[in-house]
Amino acid sequence: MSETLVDKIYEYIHEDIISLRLQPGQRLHIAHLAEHYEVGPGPIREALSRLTSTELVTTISQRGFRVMPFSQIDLRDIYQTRAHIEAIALTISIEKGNDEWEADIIGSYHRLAKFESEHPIKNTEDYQAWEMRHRGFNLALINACDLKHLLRIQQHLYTLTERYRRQWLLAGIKHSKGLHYAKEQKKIMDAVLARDVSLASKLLHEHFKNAVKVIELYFQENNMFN
Amino acid sequence: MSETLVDKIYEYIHEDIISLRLQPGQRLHIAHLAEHYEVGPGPIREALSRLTSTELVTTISQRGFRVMPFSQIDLRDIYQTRAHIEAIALTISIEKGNDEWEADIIGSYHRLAKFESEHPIKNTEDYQAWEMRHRGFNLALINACDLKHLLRIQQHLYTLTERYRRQWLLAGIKHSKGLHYAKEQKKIMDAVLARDVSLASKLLHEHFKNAVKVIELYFQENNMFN
DNA sequence: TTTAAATAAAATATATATTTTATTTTACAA
DNA sequence: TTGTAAAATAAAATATATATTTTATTTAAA
Repeated sequence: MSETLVDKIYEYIHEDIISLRLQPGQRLHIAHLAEHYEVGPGPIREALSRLTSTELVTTISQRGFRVMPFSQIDLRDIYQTRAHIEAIALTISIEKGNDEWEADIIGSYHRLAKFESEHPIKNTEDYQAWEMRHRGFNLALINACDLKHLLRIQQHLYTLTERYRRQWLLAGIKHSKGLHYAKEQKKIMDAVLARDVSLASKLLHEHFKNAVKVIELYFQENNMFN
Repeated sequence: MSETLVDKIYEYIHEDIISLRLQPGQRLHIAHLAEHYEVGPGPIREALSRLTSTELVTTISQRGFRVMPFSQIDLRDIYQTRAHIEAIALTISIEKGNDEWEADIIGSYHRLAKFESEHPIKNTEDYQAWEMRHRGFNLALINACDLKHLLRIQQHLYTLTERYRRQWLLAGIKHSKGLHYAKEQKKIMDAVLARDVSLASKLLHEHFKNAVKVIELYFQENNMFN
């Protein structure tokens, strides 16, 4: 019921990092943040310390904290790891999934696809709304996997890819003629619902490989890696 | 160079939990720990807060921290997840591994097997020494996997299984007539060095299934689950 | 220019105040 | 009595303000 101050600050900063309001690589001065969030330095420090174990924040002893910078190596590593882990989760999910699970997949796909076709992403709010549906569909696919640690790891990795995706999508608005993203998702969904493990797994890996390729290209062209 | 107080306290408490000096389920009073480690409450709180994200400590807002209790569900979940993740890491490692990697595997296996044959584990120090070699061999197998996030996740899960293994091994001393553990490891090593991915993977899964079985049995018989 | 000292800025730790939760005591009713 | 609820007290967690330590920056000397 009564959340702790540290918990709130943690959530605020987490959200600020994911949303890129706090820029990758940026220093996180405790005194500044304390003033900004109107709390003492203690809770700020503790929240940052916890964020460190999510890899959204780095720290060097006695030299303070900073937002984890963008990195080409991390981008590849995270997406590849995610591909492997999600393939397992998906395999288990397909084995165990029931009608309820199928319905959730179809429902969340619909939510995502309809949104994409009706709302070109023109600003942060649009992105936020899209991202919610994107995560929802992604989770629905693997949600029948009963290994809670595996799902937790997947969610963590998903979160780590979010900043890259957001940067790419929001900056790429000008070029893009709407997302054709859901087409790939549709294929994956169909394979999953047909309980075709190896096809679903293959499509998933391809999907991630494509994601890395386009994001990487954008980041390189715009010198976004540090 | 200059480690922070929080870092030291974090290491101390981590070590105390893994070694079972701090018992599963036990409450972690900040004032007591502060007195024990001779520091203020701040660093204690921050260290506990960080340990929370490793799942070695749980917390409820305004009600303090406690050592994560033993749980049958977790035991299974962690080992199963570990099996899947280690199978992937092993697959990649076998693909990428070079001579150096092979040598490390053989070396660390020798270190483990020799120790097991010469040192029956009779006390905590023996266990500590064995555990080091056990982790060393385990890591050597997958160390040619170049996905650093995957390895980090694996190390994390390995750490989560350590308390269960230690409790089981140390309490089981009376029954056991030395470890015949290394026999299973030998088979896995041979499959790995023969670059037989599917056999290695299969043996790994079996190995973990056996581990869960014996540990689970011991915990049930002795009512060690909470 | 380079090096050393002095100053400033920032991180980190502490002691203590505040808030929340747990326990005990007291009052009242069955 | 015996049980229940309210009040009082104690204990513990959490937050703050501030002191200390460490690192970064500037100034002065060689």
